[in-house]
Amino acid sequence: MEQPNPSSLSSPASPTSPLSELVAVRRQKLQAIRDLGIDPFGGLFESTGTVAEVRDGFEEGRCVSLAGRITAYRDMGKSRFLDLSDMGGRMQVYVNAKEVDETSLAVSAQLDIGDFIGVEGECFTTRTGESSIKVRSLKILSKSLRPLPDKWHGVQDPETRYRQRYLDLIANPSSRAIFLQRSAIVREIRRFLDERGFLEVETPMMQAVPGGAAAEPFKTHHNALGMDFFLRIAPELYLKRLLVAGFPKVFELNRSFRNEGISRRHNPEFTMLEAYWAYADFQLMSVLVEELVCHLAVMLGNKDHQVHHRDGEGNVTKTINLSRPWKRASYNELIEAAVPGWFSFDKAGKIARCAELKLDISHCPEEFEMTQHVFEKLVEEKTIDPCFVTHVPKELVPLARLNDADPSKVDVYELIINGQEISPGYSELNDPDLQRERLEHQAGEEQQKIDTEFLEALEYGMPPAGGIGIGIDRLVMLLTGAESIREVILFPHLKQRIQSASSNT
RNA sequence: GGGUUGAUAGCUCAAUGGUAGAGCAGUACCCUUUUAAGGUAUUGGUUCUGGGUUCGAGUCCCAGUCAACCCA
Repeated sequence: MEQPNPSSLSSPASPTSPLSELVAVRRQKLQAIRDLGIDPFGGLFESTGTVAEVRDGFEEGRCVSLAGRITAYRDMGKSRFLDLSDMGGRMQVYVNAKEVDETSLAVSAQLDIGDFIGVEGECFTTRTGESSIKVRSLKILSKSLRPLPDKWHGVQDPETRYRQRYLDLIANPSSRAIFLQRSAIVREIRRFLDERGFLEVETPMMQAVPGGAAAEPFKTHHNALGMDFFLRIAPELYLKRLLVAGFPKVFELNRSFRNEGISRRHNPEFTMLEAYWAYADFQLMSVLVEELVCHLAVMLGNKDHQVHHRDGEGNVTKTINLSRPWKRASYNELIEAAVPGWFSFDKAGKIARCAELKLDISHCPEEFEMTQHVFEKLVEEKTIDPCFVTHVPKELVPLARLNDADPSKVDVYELIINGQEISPGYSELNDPDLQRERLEHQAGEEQQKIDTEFLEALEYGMPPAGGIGIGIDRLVMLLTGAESIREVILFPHLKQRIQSASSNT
């Protein structure tokens, strides 16, 4: 490890800045602890359990040990109350001058909010009825050298919350809750799929030809091979190779990367679930997704399948009803319902109707693009409860299997919830010649963008299959009520700030 | 890429163009069951950066940086 330069730890730009004074005071306490012959950055501490576990096993007089971070400090002279916190909660500990050993008492005089400590003592209930630990001995495990955010207001500034997520997680319980829920969701998806016989696999994130979606990739370079690679925009073409290999049910739940805009709903790296099921079709996949999402909602405590989104004050702003069965409707039918007579208009009529509806279609030269714009604005954005959109025009989804009865449509669904696309599902195309034709058409001039090794694999024979993709970030937004993707990604991408010489500012 | 809004103490926020304030945190003292502990006193500011207008700018104007939101 690189040794920190001591001069960079104070603030050379402004050695007398208020922050550096606060840091200096903490460093004095650090030294005072060292002067007691104690290492303020301790090692192993064996605790009875987490805060929640100690709380669960609370029994008057029981001896326990507990480690955590000090999040509040109430000094009453000869006795002190500390709040010890971890991810799962808060436990009050009581330090009485008469009841702790001398060293612990001396250390306890040098503590600050933010320090990690370990205590040993017995469970007792205070006069006000709070389960607490009466400390016999106390050990400092890590001295915090910088002041923590306001204990009551937490961190409000979104920039600080994203750049220094650790502060957000320390200070804001609502943020902690989102990431604990995200973790639970991901864990439960894996369990759910495992239970149904799906095999989790890992396929390349660095690909010579980025396929499986239409998106701008990130480029990188492998020195030893002397060749460029792309970060994957989707795992699809490798998962399909595994269908060729004979795995009947596979999934991958991991990161993909798209070199496109950043917004409330887009992060350049995002987490996606893709699952493929041999001999199934898009209808079967839609049932699987429906079961999965409902299962997750119930797991998170939405027993009535109602997911409530709330504002800052906790008032319900939106309720999403996930009760099954979910609505299924064809693309054309939904558009007809939104704009009656839409498909009876010719091109000029459609342009006129869009003008009346105040829809800007200047970027839509083709009729199907106008229709798609109407769909996005008047159907998708207004669909809150789940809806599987089926019988999508083939122009919009060039890689899917054509519908047997109506070859102008493809056998896919687009699942819309809360005004955004959550998951597409396909009956996968397994005709290698047709697939090649479609990819060549899609690539146009840029034939090098075609993954020919994938096409070769298809020629060995891929079973018919159903496939799905689910944007995990958006799914977490949906289930936790987060309004921005940055609220559900621990370290969202922001523009780099110019590094100042001082690490204290 | 375009538009709107914002950046003030470690944190959360105030401040008609006229002496930059409060709460929390910090520091000192009091207090042996407090819990957003309490009481008394107190430290702390390059008002994001750079220009400009003005007798005087946190405040008005211009440019830039970063962020949030909306649009493309």
